[in-house]
Amino acid sequence: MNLSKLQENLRETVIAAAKSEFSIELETIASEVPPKTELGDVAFPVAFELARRIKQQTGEKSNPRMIAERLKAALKENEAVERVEVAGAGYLNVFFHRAKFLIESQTAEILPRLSESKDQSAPKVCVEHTSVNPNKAAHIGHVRNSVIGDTFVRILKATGKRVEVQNYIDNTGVQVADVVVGFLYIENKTLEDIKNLDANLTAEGKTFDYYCWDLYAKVGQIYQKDEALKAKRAEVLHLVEAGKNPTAELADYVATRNVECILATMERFGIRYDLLPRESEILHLHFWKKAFEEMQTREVIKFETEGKAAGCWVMPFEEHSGNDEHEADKILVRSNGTVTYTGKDIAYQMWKLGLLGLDFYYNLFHTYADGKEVWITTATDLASANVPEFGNSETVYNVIDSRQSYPQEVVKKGVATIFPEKGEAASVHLSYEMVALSPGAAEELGFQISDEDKQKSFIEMSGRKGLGVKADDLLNRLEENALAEVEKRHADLSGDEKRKTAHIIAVGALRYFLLKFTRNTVIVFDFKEALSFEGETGVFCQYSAVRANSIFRKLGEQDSGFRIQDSRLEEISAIFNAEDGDDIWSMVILAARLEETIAYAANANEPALLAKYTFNLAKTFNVFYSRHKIIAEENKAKRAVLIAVADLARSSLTAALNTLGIEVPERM
RNA sequence: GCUCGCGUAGCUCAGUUGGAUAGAGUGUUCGCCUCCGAAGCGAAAGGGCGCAGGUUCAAGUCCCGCCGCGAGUACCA
Repeated sequence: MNLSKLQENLRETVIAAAKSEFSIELETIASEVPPKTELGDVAFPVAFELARRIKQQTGEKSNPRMIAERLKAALKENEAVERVEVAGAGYLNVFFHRAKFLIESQTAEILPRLSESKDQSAPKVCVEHTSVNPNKAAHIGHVRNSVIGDTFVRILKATGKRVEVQNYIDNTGVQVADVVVGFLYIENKTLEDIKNLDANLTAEGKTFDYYCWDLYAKVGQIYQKDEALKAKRAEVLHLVEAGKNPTAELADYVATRNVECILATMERFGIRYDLLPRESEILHLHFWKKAFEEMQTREVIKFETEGKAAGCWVMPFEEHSGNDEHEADKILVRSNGTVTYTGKDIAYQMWKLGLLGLDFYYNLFHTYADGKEVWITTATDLASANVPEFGNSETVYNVIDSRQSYPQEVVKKGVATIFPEKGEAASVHLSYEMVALSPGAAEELGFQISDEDKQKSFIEMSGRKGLGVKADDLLNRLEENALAEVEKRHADLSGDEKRKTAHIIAVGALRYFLLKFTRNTVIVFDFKEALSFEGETGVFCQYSAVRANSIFRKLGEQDSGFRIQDSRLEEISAIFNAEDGDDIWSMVILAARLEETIAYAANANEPALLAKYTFNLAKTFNVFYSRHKIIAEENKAKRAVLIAVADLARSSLTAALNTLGIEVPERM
């Protein structure tokens, strides 16, 4: 039996005991992890609640400790429980039978399976993340989005869900149009010129997205003094949206190439997708029209004839009661008849939830090295073979920057208004704060910082200004640093092995760095901190797993024959009851909490919870490792116990790291 | 103005539907590799959780009011 189940059983026992002893029906009760191992493995502060209820019902005051005493007996009946104590003001502290628990951990699967559910009846959810405008290279802020999204996907899969990963491609927006303006009117390039440029860049080992990064910033600068060029933007945007013209073809090339570059960048971080839905198809397949009709039929949208939104179709929201009369009403169709981004987003969200009644066509976009496929939407039926089923998700998670919480609120409320039967809970905005630069970091990147900005604690990154830490640059720097360390420590490894190890370390460092902050914390990027391999880092966690593995490598070379199952229960219990028994046990129980931690992180929509747990697990293992000489232990039973514990710890640590998208190298 | 988020050790951050002596990392000082990997371990110093009230057996966590910082509040995306 795994720990989650055991705790669930104990909670039920307490509820039943409360009923039989005090005739009080509790629906749910809290259980918590005691602050110290000596205080037990699970604690119920239930006596306080019961005391309150008894007072309510009878008016009599009762002592929580006395109440707790009367609940003890029921818990003791569980054979996994060794003893129960009443402590403090009335805590009910439960101690598990340590020896039994450890032996069982050897045979039963107490850690969660990490593979995605293949069961087609398992609930399917959709996670949209990354969604970088395909007009430039990805920067560290985009990586935060992708790493949070990807980790959340892994967490959901570990809880048994089927997950579809979408990366929305806004290939017809102003940002792509801006770069197209740059190519057409600053550089005077044709599509052929751009293709040649692209080929030359590739030959020089450079990438198209980096070129666009600079061009985009240049366009932004020129816009400020050249009105004529700015006027071109609207013209280009219109052509791009309309499609089927040379400008649109050029834009498609630019966007598609950037998508390829961004996918390659994300692949370095271990981040992959199932589907790339594009805005062009949402336009050309008239998703909006269908959504609009639905809204009219259901009368959740109205045409304004007066006021500042005259001539627009708006969706009214009464919740926000601002000073302005209709401040909260959201315009979905402009007075010139075009649809706003939020309008398109509502249609897209409806499709994700299987509520639109229309579908895309699909084409294979890319196949990863191991055969996994990424699909892209198309406007016409290309009769592609073996198209998987997309959309139609029970719940949709959108990983989007918190600055967009207002439009996301509109999308959520909008869909719920149109389909009250589906409700708001089906749309989750997984918001996160931005990654900003410290003034020092911005200067290190070679940017002139205004005096005003120097006073600020952080500076927002800006693609338009070309101000940001590019994802590939940072990862390259991390790989270089890691490689230098690997060279120092393992000169005997081959060049390939060294580079592979350095890569795993670099990815571990960066993913952990982005995950250790909770979502609503602004990360003020600092090179020193991000490049660190010491302290609370992914590298620390990897290192501890590598050391654990090296114990077993050594053991493999020896005859390790003696296993814990061969010892008698009393022998093992004696070890846990000895002076250092508590600290051996604390390693066991912490390693066993992986499953509940994953469930907790999934419920709270917070990957950082798993990151923190993983660090604690690694820290605890390091302490365990330094206190106990495992291989050299002379007492056979104790040695077997230490080995079993180390084995459990490394399995749990490895599984936790994998769920964070962090690999464990062979050596490091 | 309104809405949302945040204010916890020198610095950067955790803190599970309110719970047992407020925790990490980093920085500072000191100690630990003839013994499973020192990207490690141990120790010391360091805050009473922005301010002021309230609810509760119990408040960093909930409520009210202030103060400070940030974001949003487009017929941009």
